[in-house]
Amino acid sequence: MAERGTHQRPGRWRSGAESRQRILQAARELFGRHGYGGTTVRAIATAAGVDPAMVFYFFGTKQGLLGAAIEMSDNIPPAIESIFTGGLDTIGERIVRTLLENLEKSDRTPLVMLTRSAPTDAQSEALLREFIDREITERLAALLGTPDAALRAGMVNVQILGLAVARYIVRIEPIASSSVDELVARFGPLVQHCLTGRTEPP
Amino acid sequence: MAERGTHQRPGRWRSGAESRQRILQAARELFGRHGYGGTTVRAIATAAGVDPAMVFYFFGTKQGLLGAAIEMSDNIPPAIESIFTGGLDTIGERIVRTLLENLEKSDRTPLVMLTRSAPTDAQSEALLREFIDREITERLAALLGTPDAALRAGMVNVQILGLAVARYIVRIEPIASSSVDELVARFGPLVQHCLTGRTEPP
DNA sequence: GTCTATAATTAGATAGAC
DNA sequence: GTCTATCTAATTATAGAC
Repeated sequence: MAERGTHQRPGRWRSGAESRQRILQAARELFGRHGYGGTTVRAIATAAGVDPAMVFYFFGTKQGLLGAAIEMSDNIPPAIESIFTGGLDTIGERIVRTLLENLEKSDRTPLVMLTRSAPTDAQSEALLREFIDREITERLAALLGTPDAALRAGMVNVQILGLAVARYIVRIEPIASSSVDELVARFGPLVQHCLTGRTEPP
Repeated sequence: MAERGTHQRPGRWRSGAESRQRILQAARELFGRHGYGGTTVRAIATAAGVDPAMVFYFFGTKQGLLGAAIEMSDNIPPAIESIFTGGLDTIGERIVRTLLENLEKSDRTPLVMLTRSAPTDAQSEALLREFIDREITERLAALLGTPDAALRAGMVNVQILGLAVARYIVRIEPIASSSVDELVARFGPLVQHCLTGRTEPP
């Protein structure tokens, strides 16, 4: 963690790790707010209070920084874990609530960073696709076990991406300003139906 | 069209309007594929087979070109019109089918262009928000007339954005490679439920 | 209308002093 | 580790010849 105070003592271990952390923090903030293409290394350095050269010293390239920023936001995995803790019959509500509460906390979640970056950055697009495949589609499909499990999981992904984009990126009303509880009440059952609901006969 | 190069070499009249059209066509293609921030004026000019300076001659600025590219893709309004032609009890399927068939045709629809551009370009974000508010939310809400009409319309917007992003931008499987019919069968009833379905009692 | 040339700015990235 | 200085390349945009 980032204590050791604000001591600036070159003699002591003025561990560059602190600068590294500040850079990562600023990067997550700006990548989350303006996307990869809309964020400059210089802006990140300024926000972190360090020199632009340090960014390259620590992370090599801008893409390297993005990669580190995503992996360092490691409070997401536990959140995802909690989704799968509990009965299948209430998983819809847990998915929506977990998603919204996490996005609410900050824009620094990998999901927002990548969703903002994917449209103009091919590598971000690939990272987001892999993230969703690995963390959501596969786990949901395994949980269901039905023949159409993958498609049902895909429908959930549509809800997740749609909510993230509508509420946090494009900010469409009234989705953007509804309360989390209101959205959970609306989308929880919807997601539940995607996973365990009956498909109408053609 | 309404062109006659005054007294220019009629060896092969490249009436300015033709260049203008070629630029718009290339702009829609590239904005749709890489977003506003990911597309350069030079790339558009090259794709259109004209000089970069012509782009500015016709459209002033890059943003001006984006605006023109969006308004010129005017095969969308009729499609939206067709959604509202028909009964309210089958509108869900019409929304999904119209959306997918239009996106299927090409990446040049305003929805894809703006959805790709919004995350890194503030002005595109505003354009997309206004487009959705005006063309979808307002019209759907007016059609419903219920107290929670706006929220129901918002849920449909989540479906629309989620589908567009999952299928055409991030290309998540199996949503990306499912047939239009399959998706209509899955999401049609879902959208219908968003609009006219019963909300569960708490 | 079309193109050449270029201005003005900005980006990512590197070298090297301290 | 940190910063100054800079290189290189690409960008939007303009002026002006033909």
